[in-house]
Amino acid sequence: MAIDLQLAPKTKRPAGERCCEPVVYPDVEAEQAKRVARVAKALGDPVRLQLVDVLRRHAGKVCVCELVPLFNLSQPTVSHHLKVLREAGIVGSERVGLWAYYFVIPDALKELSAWLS
Amino acid sequence: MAIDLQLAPKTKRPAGERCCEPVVYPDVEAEQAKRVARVAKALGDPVRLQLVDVLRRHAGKVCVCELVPLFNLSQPTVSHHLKVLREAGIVGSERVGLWAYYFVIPDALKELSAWLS
DNA sequence: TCTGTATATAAATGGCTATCGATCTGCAGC
DNA sequence: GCTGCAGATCGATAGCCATTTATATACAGA
Repeated sequence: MAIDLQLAPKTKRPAGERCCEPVVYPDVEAEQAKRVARVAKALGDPVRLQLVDVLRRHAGKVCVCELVPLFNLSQPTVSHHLKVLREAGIVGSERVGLWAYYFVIPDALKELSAWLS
Repeated sequence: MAIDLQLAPKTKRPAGERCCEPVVYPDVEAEQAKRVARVAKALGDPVRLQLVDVLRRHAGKVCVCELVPLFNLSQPTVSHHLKVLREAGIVGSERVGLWAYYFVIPDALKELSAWLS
C-alpha cells in the first residue's frame, strides 16, 4: 500500500487531452483520507469488527480471557487482532495483574462515522 | 483471512477454568460482521476512500478519465481499485461508448454507517 | 523458589494485495 | 478495412497479513 504522494497536483490536464472536460477533486484531503482509511482498514476484518462490537457494547473494560473463547482462534491470533486495533487507535488496554483489559477509545470511530454521513 | 467458523459456539466455558467469570457475546452476528467488514476493508485504502469521496460528492456518474489524473497512479491501478469497490458492492459502473462512468450505489454504506452509530 | 496461569512476542508459512508495464477489447472516425 | 483512444485484463513482483506453534514475560499462590 503506497502511503503518500498518490494525489496528483491539482492542475488541469494539458489542453492536448481529449476525453471529458471537467475535473472533479476530492473534498477529503490526502491526510484525512489516510487517517480514515487506517481506521476502516482495521475494521475490515470480521474478527476485529466483532471484537470492537463486544468492547463497545460492554461499557467498561473487557478481559482478554473473555474475548479469546468467543472465537475459534488461538489466543495469539486474538492478541494479534487486538494489537492491530490498538495500533489503529481504536482500542486501549490496561494490565491488572495477570489480566489485560481492553476498551474502545471514545470518539475513535468518530471521524470515519462522520465521513460516512 | 479466515472467512467462516471463527465464532466459537455460545456455550459457557467448562467449570474447571479460572480467570474471569462472565462471558460477553457479540451482538453483531457473524454474517453481518462479514458483510460490514467487507465494506470497511474496501474503504481501508486511502486511494479507494478518495475515489468514493469523489463519486459521492459528484451526484451523478463520473468518467474514469476524470478519476485517473487525480492520482499519481497508473490507469491500471486506478482501474483495479475501482474493481475492488465494485466487487464490494460500493460502486457501480456503466459504459457509454468509449467512456466508463462510475457511481456510488445508494445505501451501499448504510449498514456500516449504522453499525458505527 | 518453584509452579502454573494469562498475555505477548517470535518465527514460519501460505495467501492476499498494490503496483506496474504490456497487452487485449471495443468503439469511433476516417 | 485501418488507426487511435478509453478502459479492462494479464503477468510479474514486492510487500503485507492472518494464522499457527513455540517460546518468552510477568505475575500469583503455595
